[in-house]
Amino acid sequence: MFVSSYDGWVNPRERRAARHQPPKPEAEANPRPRRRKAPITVEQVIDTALGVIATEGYEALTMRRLAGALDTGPASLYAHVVNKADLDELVIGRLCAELVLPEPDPAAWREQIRGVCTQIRDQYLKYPGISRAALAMAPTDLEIVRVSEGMLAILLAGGVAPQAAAWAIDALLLYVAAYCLEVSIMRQRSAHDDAAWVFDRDELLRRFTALPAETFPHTSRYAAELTAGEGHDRFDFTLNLMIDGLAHGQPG
Amino acid sequence: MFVSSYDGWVNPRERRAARHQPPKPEAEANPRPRRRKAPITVEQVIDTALGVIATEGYEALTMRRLAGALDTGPASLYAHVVNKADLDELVIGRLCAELVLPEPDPAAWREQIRGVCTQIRDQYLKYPGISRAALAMAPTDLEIVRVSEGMLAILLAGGVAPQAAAWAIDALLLYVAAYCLEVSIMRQRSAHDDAAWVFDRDELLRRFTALPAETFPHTSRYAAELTAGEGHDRFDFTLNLMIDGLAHGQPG
DNA sequence: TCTATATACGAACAGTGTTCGTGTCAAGTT
DNA sequence: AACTTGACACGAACACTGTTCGTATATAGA
Repeated sequence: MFVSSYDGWVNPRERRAARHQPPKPEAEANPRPRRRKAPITVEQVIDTALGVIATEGYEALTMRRLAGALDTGPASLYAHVVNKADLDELVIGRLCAELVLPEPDPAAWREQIRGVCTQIRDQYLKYPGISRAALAMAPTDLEIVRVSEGMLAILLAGGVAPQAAAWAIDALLLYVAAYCLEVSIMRQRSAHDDAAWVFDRDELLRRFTALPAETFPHTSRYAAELTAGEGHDRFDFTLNLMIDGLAHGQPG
Repeated sequence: MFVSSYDGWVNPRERRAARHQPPKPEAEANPRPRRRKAPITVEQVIDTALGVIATEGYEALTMRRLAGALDTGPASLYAHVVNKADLDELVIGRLCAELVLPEPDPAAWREQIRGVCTQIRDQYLKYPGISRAALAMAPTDLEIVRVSEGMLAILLAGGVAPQAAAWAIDALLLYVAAYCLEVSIMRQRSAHDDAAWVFDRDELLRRFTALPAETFPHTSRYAAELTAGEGHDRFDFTLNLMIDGLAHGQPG
């Protein structure tokens, strides 16, 4: 059986399957670096994809635009990537690979888990809209498992029960992705959308206070609270809510 | 100024703007029911859109398919709807309108808020994938404000501080939408996707236990916990986590 | 040198949201 | 009763999207 000379697999389907398998113990990588003058690499594809997302947002990451950024046509990408979904998977994997996971410290598990979530948030927001892709991701990509493993280690070290820890990781990752998706949508709208679809906080506050007090008493009364939250106050609040809930459930 | 004869606005843009304004006190509806034999109504559009989503999923809700279900062309829809985003807004509004909000009972606020979230979850899952649209929604649609008002009333009656209540509502709605999106994606994949992208729990468990214990010790050790959760156990867990956190923060 | 083969890529297909222009038909006015 | 009016319906088209097919190319091994 013939084996390609830059990485160990012939077509991108096999490459994708390999990414989800446990890593082979005998890892002999890149036997000979390149074959032609400028062959497009998967790494190159991921890099430019992340560049497109960082500058134009995830919605702008189309196969054609990505191919254009690589000075080629869209068909060329399919030699390196199975799918658009596969490309998303690769991009999220790269993003997860850049997260640094701390050595678990039982005394500081709250700060540590908060720190990991904050890292994920900042990474998601650095690439606006990418959390949409993260929400649709299968949890078997090795880099994602690595993050999950790191979070699990922190919570277990903190004395959280295994079942609670496992479910809490799921809840945290889900919330962080949803929060970042909302923030990205808001920012994108306020950036390049024409009026009537953009609502900044002042506009929202004005609308809530203008609601009829008979049918919406609490909304108009507490409009300030509903629209409050500088920066990531809402994010911090929710994380503390969940982490405190975890700590309270355990005698740790 | 001329006024159309079936509802009070000329074009769908004005209709959309009116939906986000506080309701006019003098509401005189449908002066004369219909003008032509079978004119398409906005209500009709929303109904068939929900039908399409319920049977084929949100991804199948395209303007052309919706137009086809109404026996017309896609251009005809734009007389009733500004946008695809506007259609999504209308659909979510209808969905929210069907939620029943309980009279706040200070003694039972936990069960009440849990009940509302469960209703939203079931409504989202009844229309698979629609939570994707809900995540991108502006919070000024009157039906959404109505739900938010109802949840706020429950939490305030339960003695939760206004700021905590406001942020908790946001967190809960965000989590419910994200959870339902994930569940919908999973179900859709296991329904009509070919292999290699579908992961049921057994497959997941097998993969997690097969991971090398040196690099993924906790994941392989607690694979059962990571993949556990019959029905909506994960959902219930997270809701309890947040609600308990709210209750603990307040001396109620 | 010659063949084998993985890669590159132009062209095309089916699908999407959206707009333009035109035709149609009921209501209000003369 | 004839006429204007203006909202609606709708065919056709545009600019996109992801994806595939077939072919050309240039290198690795014989």
